[in-house]
This record gives sequence, C-alpha cells and structure tokens, in this order.
Amino acid sequence: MTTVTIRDVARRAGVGIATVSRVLNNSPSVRESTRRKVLEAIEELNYSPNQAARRLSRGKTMSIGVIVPYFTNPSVVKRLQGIVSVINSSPYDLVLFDIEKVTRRDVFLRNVPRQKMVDGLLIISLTPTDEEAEQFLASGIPVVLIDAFHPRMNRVIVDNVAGGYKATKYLIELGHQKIAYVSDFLADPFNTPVRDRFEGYKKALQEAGLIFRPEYHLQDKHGRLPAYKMGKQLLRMPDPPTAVFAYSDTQAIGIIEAATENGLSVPGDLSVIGFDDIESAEYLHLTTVHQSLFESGVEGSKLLLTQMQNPDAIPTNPIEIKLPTELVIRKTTAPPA
Amino acid sequence: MTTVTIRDVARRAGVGIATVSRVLNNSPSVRESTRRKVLEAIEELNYSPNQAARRLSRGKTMSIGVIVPYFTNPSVVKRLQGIVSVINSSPYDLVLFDIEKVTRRDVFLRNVPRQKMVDGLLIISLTPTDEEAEQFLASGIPVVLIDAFHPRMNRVIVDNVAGGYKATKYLIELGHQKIAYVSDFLADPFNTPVRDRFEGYKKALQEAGLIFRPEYHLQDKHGRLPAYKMGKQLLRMPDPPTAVFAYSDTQAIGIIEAATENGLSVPGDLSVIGFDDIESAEYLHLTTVHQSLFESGVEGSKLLLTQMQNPDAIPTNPIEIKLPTELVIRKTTAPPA
DNA sequence: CTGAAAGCGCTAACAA
DNA sequence: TTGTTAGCGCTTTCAG
Repeated sequence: MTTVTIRDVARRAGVGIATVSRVLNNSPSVRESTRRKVLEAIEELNYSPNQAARRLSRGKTMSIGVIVPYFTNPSVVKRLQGIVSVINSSPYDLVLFDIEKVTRRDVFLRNVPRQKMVDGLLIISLTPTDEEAEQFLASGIPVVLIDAFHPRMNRVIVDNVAGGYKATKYLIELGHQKIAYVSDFLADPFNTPVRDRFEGYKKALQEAGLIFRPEYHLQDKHGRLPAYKMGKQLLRMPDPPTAVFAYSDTQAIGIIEAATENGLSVPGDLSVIGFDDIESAEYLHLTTVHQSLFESGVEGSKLLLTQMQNPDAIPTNPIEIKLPTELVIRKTTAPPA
Repeated sequence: MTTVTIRDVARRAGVGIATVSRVLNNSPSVRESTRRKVLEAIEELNYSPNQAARRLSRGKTMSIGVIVPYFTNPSVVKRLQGIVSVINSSPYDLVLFDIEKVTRRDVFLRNVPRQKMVDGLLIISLTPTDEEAEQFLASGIPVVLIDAFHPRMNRVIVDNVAGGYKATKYLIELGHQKIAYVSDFLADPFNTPVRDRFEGYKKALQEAGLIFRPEYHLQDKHGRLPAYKMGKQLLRMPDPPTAVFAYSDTQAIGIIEAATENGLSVPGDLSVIGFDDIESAEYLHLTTVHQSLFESGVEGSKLLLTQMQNPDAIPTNPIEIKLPTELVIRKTTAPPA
C-alpha cells in the first residue's frame, strides 16, 4: 500500500538511485556483486518501478493503441485477435479504444496521437480523412491502417473489389441473373470496403452483360437484424432476386433467416453468398469470400512494430500489404430453380 | 513533432503555468477572461497535455486493466464486449492483457497491480490463488473477478452448479440414461466452472438414481477440435452415450461435427446440449444453458467503477453478484431413439 | 484569482 | 563502476 520507490531500494542496498536504475534496465556496467545487492533489496521490499514515472522520463509509453469501430462486429474481433497474438509477445501493452459513435471517432483520432498516450497506433476499418492523415503524419507516431486506406499511410488491405467481383461472378456462373447486393450504408465516407465490393459486384454484372438494377441494392446499418429486414424486403418484391451477395457474413446470416422464415429453402430457392468467412460461416455452411481477418491483424502489428524500430519513422512511400481473398464454396449457393 | 508543453501555452497566454493547469482541469477559480485567453493559446498551439506527466503527478493512471485468458474464446470476447461498453462511457482507458500461457499468468497477476499501471482491474475467468488474492488486497487497487471466485474478492459469477444440473436434468427428463460430460481439463486449478458444472451434472444423475460412469467423462484442452476428437472417441465406445452435455458451446459444436461425420443425426441419434449461449449457438439451433456473458462484463465494470469511487476501497465483505442461468431449448436435443 | 515553487518517481548525462 | 543532479510535463500547495 505504502509506495516503495527507487530511493527506498537505493537506501536499503546502500547504493545510489542511478545504480538501482541501471540494474532495472539491465545496464551491463554494474558490478555483479552490486547488482546482487540491489536485486536483493528489490526482492525484500517487493519493489516494482512506477510505470508513469518511467514513461515520463523516457518519453516512451511502451504501449500500442488500437482503435476499432464497433467492437461487437465479429470481423473486427477476429482482426483484433490477430493483433493481440503478436503484441502479446512484444514488450508493449495494448490499449483498446472502441468507437461506437462518430463523435468519439474524432476525439480519438485527434487526441490519441497528440497526448502521447501510445508509441504506435493501429487503426482498424476506419478510413482517415486527409486532414486526419496529416495530423498523424505530423504527430510523428507510427500508424498502420488495417482494412482501411489512405495514400499517405501504411496499411494492410484486402482487395475488396476483386472479392466482390469473385462472389458475383460465381453467382453468375451458376446461372443467376437476378442478383442483389445487400450492404452497409454506401455513403459512409469512412467505410471504403462497402463501396469496393459494390464496385466488384457491378463489374462482374457488366462483364456478363447484365444490367445493374438499382432496386436490387439495399443498404442499412450493419448487423443481422437490419439484414434480415432487407431480406424480407427483397423477397416482397414483384420480381425478387434469385441470389444475394451480402456485404458481410453477418448480413448473409440475416438474409438466410429471412428466406427460411418465408418458407424458402437456401440454396434451393435463394442463393446467398457472404464475405469475410467468420467462424460461424463454417458452421452454417455459408458460401463466402474468405479474407484473412486474423492474418490482417498479425501483419499490421508486425508492420507497426518494424516501423517503430526505425527512428526515421515515416517513409516517403507508405508500405502497403495486400492480402488475398478466396472464394469458399459451401452450401448456400446453387443454380437458380 | 516538436512537443508543445504547458509552459509554452503559459507564455503564449501571458499567464503562469498553474493557471493553464487550472483551465485544463476546469477549476472554477479562474477569471473568465483569463480562461478564454488560455483556451485561445491552447487552440493556437494545438496543445494537448502529456498523459504520462499527468499520471505521474496525479498518481492516477485513468485506465482500467482487463486480464483475460485466451482472447480467442468466444465467451471471453462476449464478456469483454460488455466491459468495453461501459468503460467506453467512463473517463478510463482500457488496457488489455491476454494470457495465453500459464507463465504469463503469474507475471500479469503479480506485476499489473504493483506497477501502478492501472487504477482498477477486471479479471475474467481466472481464479486467483490465495497468495495472489493477498497481493491484490495488499496492493490497494480495486479488483473485480468476472466468472471466477475467491472468497475475499469482489466478483460477478454464475451459478455453474445449477447450470450443469439444469442441463443434465433436462436430458434425463427427455429419457436419456447414458449421458456423457465433455469438458476442459477438470484439474485446472484456475478453472472453477468446469468443476462446478461437473458437480451439477453428477448431482442430477444421482438425484435420478443414475450412476455416474467415469468413462462417460472426457476432458481435453478447450476448443472445437479437441471436442471433435472426444466426440469421435465417445462414439467408438461399445456402449456409447445417447446424449452429451458439453462444458461449452464451442465444445458442443465439435461434438456435433463428430456425430454428423459419423453419419449420426443430431438430435435423432445423439442429443447435445452446450453451455454459454454464444452467438453461433442460435444460428446452429443448439440447445444450451444460457448465461449472461455480455451482462457479466457490464455488471463487473459497474461494480469496479463504484469500488474505485470509494476511497475506502476494499470492503471487509466482498460483493458478489450472481447472474442466473437459463435453459434454452432449441433443436439439438430430443428423446433417445 | 494568480504565480512561484516543490514535488510525482524515474532516466540519463556528467563527474568522480 | 558509481553517485549526483538535472530534468521529463504536469498538479498542487502556499503566498500574495
């Protein structure tokens, strides 16, 4: 309870505080006998250095910040798991910032780097504005974007256009012509993947000579329930689609629920393909576009760690790591009836 | 890049640093005009106080630590989500410590409180030893256990005995007599729930006059794959069980996979009941024992926050919040063939 | 209401 | 090798 400081240890060991500090930091220039004395005193006093003091004095926090949107989103969780797995075996602590509201977004993106709260920053699925990117660069703290893009920042991304293309193309190859795209809000300026997958979707359509039918594109807040409602809406249409490409597996699940509830069989009456390949996707035999969620966290963290090693941090050419996507065919897709 | 400090702001505003500090901390004793001047200077200089300095000076870190075992475990994630949801709207930051190896367990449980890295600590699903509990109490930092128990510490727990009892009893009521229990390692000294659910299982058996057959209890590392293997093993037995009570939903899923692969139908040939009611459980129509995972995080965080308010922290009588369990009947259980 | 000055506990020159 | 000392940037008495 009563705090024991470096001074107490020094006194107890009969040395100066600098010596204790040296022992603490494994400096080689301490006589072995002295080191032992100090170590003993530390042990006896049950001493452990105060982090805050250390941080202030060193100008380093020994922690890495991770900013995530909607921590409840399974794909975000999976990415975070990848991050944790590598940070865990580094000397850094992990500080988690969850952004649920847009207002908080601004606060974090602005303050975290300025307050020197962390030595490095990982940002998941949040696209910074030019101004924000500017701030990061100016702050001098290394940042890596995961599943987000900015031309001037390091990033780990997925080729979402290609992914959307693959999904749609597969549906077309099965013989579908009426293919819907169910997604998050397309207009969200910070969600690039929604638009990229949409682009891939349209590209595949066009290539096959199919015209894009705007009424087949539904958007709403992300989540199973909103998707379920969109599914219902789709099925109520006079000329309903025979296949749905969902922006995420979570949304695909909602669509399937809607179909099932309407007495339709999947894939018999409706084919559904998702995106992400989250854990449940496998259980549910969901056909989907696999992307390396966990891997993206791993790669992003590694990249950040190396950036943090190089004092001349910000490279003129940001590094981009592009992860592949892969079509995983399971049991929710089939030729149209 | 060049750090602007409180001194710069003071100079710019033509006041002393104490005044700037007062403005920063919303002290009422600052003339309005002065405050404005300072605020202006802050704005112009794009100043933001250094956290480390603040922490050292105040002796508070304004952060809460969360220690979790196996961050990949879905039930742990769900609890963490509950925690995040309340910490998020508090002034505290969240520092995440993931323990994958037992060795790291000791390091964290010992060091985190000693180093004054956090103002409060949440520990998920890790039962502290008496000695560790002692350390926590001595450190003076408020701690709340979630899904773990120690008589001297605050905690949010679930009645696992009752849960195990409910699950087993339900199976018995359906007419099953040969009921297996598939679980994590029973001997893990830090995993109390495994033993508690086991106890409930045996109690239900006994109450129904069924004898406990040791060969029907299989244990292994937690996870889908190990459970899958245990499922296979169970089904190879000369007199296989007709129902399985799995320690967790994750394990239940593994069991179902094993059964399905063996050409057995669930619940036709084998009934399976899980525990937790994780998200996938619903998709899979898994009969399970629901426990309020998210809620446990919420309640635990709230409790911690109130503990942190009261300076006379450690109450002589630790507070215990007991969350209920509930049997959720879905489609993986039925009377024996 | 405001400023000067004394720490918070540690690291890192600089001397010795 | 070691000890002394000057900060790190902020909060908080204590005077005024």
